[in-house]
Amino acid sequence: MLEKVYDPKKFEKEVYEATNDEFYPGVVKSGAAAFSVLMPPPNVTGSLHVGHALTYTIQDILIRYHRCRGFDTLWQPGTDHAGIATQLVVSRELEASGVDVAALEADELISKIWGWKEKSGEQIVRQQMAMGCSAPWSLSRFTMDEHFSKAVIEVFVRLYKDGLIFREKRLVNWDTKLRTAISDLEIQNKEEKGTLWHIKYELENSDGYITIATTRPETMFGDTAVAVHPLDQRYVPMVGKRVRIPYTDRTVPIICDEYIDMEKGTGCLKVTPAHDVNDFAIGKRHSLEMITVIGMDGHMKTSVDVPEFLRGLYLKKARKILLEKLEEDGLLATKEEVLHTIPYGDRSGTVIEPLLTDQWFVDSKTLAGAAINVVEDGSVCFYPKKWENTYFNWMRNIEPWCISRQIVWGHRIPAWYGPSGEIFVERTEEEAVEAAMRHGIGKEQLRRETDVLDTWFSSALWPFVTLGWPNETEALRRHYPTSVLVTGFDIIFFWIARMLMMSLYFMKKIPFKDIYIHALVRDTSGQKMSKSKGNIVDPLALMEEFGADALRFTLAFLSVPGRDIKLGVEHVKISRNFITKIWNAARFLQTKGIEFVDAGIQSIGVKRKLNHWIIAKLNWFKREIAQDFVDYRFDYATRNIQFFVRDTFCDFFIEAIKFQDDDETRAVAASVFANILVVAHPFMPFVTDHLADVLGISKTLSVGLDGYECDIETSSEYEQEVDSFVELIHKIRSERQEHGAESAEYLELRTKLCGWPGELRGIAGIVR
RNA sequence: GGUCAUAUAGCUCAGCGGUAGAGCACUACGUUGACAUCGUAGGGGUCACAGGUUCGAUCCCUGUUAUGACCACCA
Repeated sequence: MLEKVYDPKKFEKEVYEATNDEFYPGVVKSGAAAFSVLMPPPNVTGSLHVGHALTYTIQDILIRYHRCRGFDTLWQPGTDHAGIATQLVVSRELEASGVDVAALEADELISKIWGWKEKSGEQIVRQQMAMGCSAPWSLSRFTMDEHFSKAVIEVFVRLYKDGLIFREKRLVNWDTKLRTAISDLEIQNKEEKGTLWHIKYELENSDGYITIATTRPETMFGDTAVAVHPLDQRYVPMVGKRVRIPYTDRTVPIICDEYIDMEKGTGCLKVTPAHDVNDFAIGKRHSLEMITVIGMDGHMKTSVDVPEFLRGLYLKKARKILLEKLEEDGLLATKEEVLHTIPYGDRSGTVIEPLLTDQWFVDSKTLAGAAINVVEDGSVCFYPKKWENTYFNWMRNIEPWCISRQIVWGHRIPAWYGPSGEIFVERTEEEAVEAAMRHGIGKEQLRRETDVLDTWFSSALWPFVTLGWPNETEALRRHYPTSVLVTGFDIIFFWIARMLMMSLYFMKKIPFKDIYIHALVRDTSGQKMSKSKGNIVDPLALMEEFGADALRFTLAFLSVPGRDIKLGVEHVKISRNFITKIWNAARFLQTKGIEFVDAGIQSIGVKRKLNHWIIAKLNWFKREIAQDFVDYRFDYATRNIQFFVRDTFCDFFIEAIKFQDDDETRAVAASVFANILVVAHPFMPFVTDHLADVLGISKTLSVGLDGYECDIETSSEYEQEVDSFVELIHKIRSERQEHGAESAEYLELRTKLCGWPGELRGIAGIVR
């Protein structure tokens, strides 16, 4: 017997344990079509947050839906080593416990991180299980496990030998706190108020001066020119002359360049090629010298280029002292307040310095071509489609991808350097030694690259490496390309674009057919959730209070394309109430003594109007749901489930059959309810499995249900008749409420009702 | 600066070229053989604003405003 109260805590765990061996590929009949989804690997640092809850809910709904319908499903799970993020988290933990991380050898730190990973890696999986994620966990991959690491090296070496990876001295985004380069995507630009200082540079061999404007005076010692616009009448006469950089003996030429905006600042730009992206470009055009005056640590360098009074100072301090001195010496013409954007590192939160360093790059431009084509020609589709714009926009203006990181946690770049800068990129050290020997370089002269790869370099390989590449595996044959990728728009560039590029290059086939982009989850007032704001909605707490099914149903319900999700406790409560409704409907069927026998209704035959009607409605409902899945409209699907269960099944059918007792109606009630459980199962797996089990319908709904088919032909005449009866009932109820049971209108309607068959007239509360 | 969204009931959101929809909240009634974590009925909207297309616009087009996101960037 079902318990009176729906209490998910009492059965969720048990249900999961009873079903989890059905989550593996190959549990279906042979010959089934494959349906596969890549689980975006959560960071090993991770604990489940509500964004995860959303993405995994949607993926699990898709997987369960297809598994129920007989597809051979694979939901490929795994975790990501998340280079910088993880190293940062572990370093902080170590420091908190008194370890001097800076003093650790790289190897020691790496082994500490591994230890930490082993410890915390399982936590997120346990939480995913609690949510009901039906993934084959023993097939889980980690981006740094042995197989994955080999594949990463294979990819790196091939791309290098194909000329698509190169090493170059370029201006990169340097994080002075983490002391590593980062990619353009790892930068957060923030608009801030700043000051534009006008500084006088004296002309050489003349009394005059030229005034430049800058927000970064401390970089002036790296200036190697002053540039003006070629048509700027104010300055053209000065072009070719030289000016002296204050506090140095250095003079630099005044040059002209079309890039200069005559309206901005003073119209004169100090050109600092080593510390500014645009200046770097100007420098290249004019073959200017590049002088680095800022060190990797975010302090002024101690080199001769920097005046003695500033050497080694922290940038902000150097700026302050320099400005004081300029003012004192009358070189500060004026200053104005401006709004400008400052780049910050997304992990460290520190100001990013463009610095000239040797780094490894992927030639994204070349790889992007194919990845643009497959979206253009519709081989790969975004849902909602508008994200294709975003994708094209970025892909068509793509810049080389800086993939080297000066940290320890990650895939070490398989490169070895000879004594004069020779580079050997090979799969193993032995091969590198051999290659070096051919150039007359001995093993002892070789030095291995210490940089590691950007985390996203390995994530980009997720679609094919998880399935066994570079080996030719059954998994690859069966499940590549995958069916759909589900993820948030925030990683379209980081991950989706790069998976497409890498997959197309190495597999020559798309990695996934559809890309479903879901919304961001915000708090009830529409604010982005963050720890510092304290507005985090904890999915674990919600599951604890209302059950995993309620949370899943809510997230699906709120997944309206193109709109962010505002999640509040209230919503989850409503879903829990709806699940209770299903629970109670089951209890009614049970108290009514309805038996669930998988005889189906075909053998009994359906004659009654009401039964034709409910079956017609059920089949309509199932078709709607099928379409909702084609369209990835989980919001529609949940609305349809609510509508059918509440308005059609409970409020009308159940009410009607309270006064009806015959084998046909009982069999129909059983079959329709069994169908409801199957349709609702992807959205609320725990309660549906539990109900199916207790009612004796099935031990588990994971792989679908036989014996309760309702695909019989129904009479549309009967359906319409009952529809009009439903309408009549509403009129009667309304009339009675509005004008009382004595009104002429009411009595007339009531008389009409008498013409209807008994099981319909019997609806409680209307007709005695 | 560029691009893309969004704007509908008090709240959260669906929707549609032709009478405006749901849930929550609200009001009234109700414990009749599952369900008060409920049922029945009801009130409540110039569909952001201004133009245009149309027989007809909340819907399509243009513009404006507000909000949000992303990309680029200014010395």
